[in-house]
Amino acid sequence: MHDIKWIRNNAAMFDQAMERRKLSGVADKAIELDKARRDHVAKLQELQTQRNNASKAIGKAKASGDEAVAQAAIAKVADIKKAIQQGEETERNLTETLNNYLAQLPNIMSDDVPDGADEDENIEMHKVGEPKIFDFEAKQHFDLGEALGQMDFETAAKMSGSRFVILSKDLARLERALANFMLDLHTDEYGREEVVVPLLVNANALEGTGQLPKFEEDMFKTTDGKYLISTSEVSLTNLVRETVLQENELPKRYTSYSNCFRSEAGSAGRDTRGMIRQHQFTKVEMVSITHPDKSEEEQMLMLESAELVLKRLGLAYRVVRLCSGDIGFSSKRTFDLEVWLPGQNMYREISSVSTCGDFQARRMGARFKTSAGKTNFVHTLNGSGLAIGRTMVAILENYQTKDGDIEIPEVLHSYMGGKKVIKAIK
RNA sequence: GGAGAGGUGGCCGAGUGGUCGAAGGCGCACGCCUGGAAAGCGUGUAGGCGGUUUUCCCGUCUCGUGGGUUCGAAUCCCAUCCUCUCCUCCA
Repeated sequence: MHDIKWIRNNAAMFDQAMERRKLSGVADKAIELDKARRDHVAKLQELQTQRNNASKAIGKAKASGDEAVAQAAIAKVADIKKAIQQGEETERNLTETLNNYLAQLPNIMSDDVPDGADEDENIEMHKVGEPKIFDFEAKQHFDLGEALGQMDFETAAKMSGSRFVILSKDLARLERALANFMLDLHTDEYGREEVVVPLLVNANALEGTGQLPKFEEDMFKTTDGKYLISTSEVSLTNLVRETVLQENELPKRYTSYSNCFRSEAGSAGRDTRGMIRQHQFTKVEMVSITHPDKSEEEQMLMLESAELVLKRLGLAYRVVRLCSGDIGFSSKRTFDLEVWLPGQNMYREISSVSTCGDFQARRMGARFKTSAGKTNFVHTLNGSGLAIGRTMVAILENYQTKDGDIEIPEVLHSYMGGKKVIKAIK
């Protein structure tokens, strides 16, 4: 949520920023709504002043037993009452209109976000590792998983429909191994606090992080008005909702392993096969709450952690800087990690590391108190570290053998009970 | 799910229609006292919005949240959220 005061004072700059998001005339519109509201509030307050003064006089008159004076005064202010009631309702409407307008405006992007229409214009920062070359034709993960008899889309479809999967045996354990491996890395080596979060949240929480009001169709909603989280970024970031932290409590670094639920409303037909795009998946998420001066370096630290997961797993990947056309609603700047998938013969997104500046903090009322005693909004960051399903896809495709075995990356051996390879069925 | 109780400032807690944004206490800040500290004494101590263009002042709103009644609401009414107790159910 943007600060209307700031928009008022920096209209041109704000418009420029929104232009990059393909929105025009935003500042004028916001200022117009704000002006209408403020003009109205000024009038309303004038009426309230009259009423308050009159009421005080009535109180005094009654206290001194001067009933006649009191009655006269009451008669005099009676008609102000109606005007105030109407005025209050109008104020509510004007405020709501302004807030609704502001709530659907995306964050201002950082200057270093490149212009671009879509993901094709993202900028590659660096590559790590070489895409694996096989002396046989690399299979896609779903062929490998189904051949192992440990990845079952058909049975899942019977009970849940499309975009669900059932993992069993070694692949089920691999899910757990990956989660543990990632959580251990983030907690033990980076000091992030592990959290188990609610998967069902109310609309306020989602408005705080920016999934609402614009992207309701992406969410699953329960009959009692709650929503399944699309990422535990929502729950983790909302940990500091409506709080005032002490400056020395910053940064707060959280990590969580959770299920995520997405309706994938806009992606019918995309990635219909396999585990790449599911209605339900798991993810280890990182969220940081920082001092405004520290969010830049925090994003680099978060990126480093996510990269380290891929490095330890021996997976080739590249880091891209998202362009203006691909960056998310709440983000100021996003780096995506794309892992190499031999079966698909391309890089696919496996993590996204974003800084939101104070955008989410404003929406949530997440603040901190400076040593000088001032309260100020914190900065929030989030990043996947990593999406488990897609990591499994990457392992299957990168560690497949000609016979259809899956070698298990060394760092996972201990998490897999010493198992080093998942053998194909002969 | 049923019955009841309750949500007041950083914290505790008083306040059932009239100068209540709110007694008192704790905490905190400053000052006095002290060799220094504690104790004691004194003073001060919420936030949002708008105006003023400011280290001052004015208005307004805020006693879980949202409505309503009233000239006037922390106080009355309705709705809603949350917390606690008992019962029921349950992993």
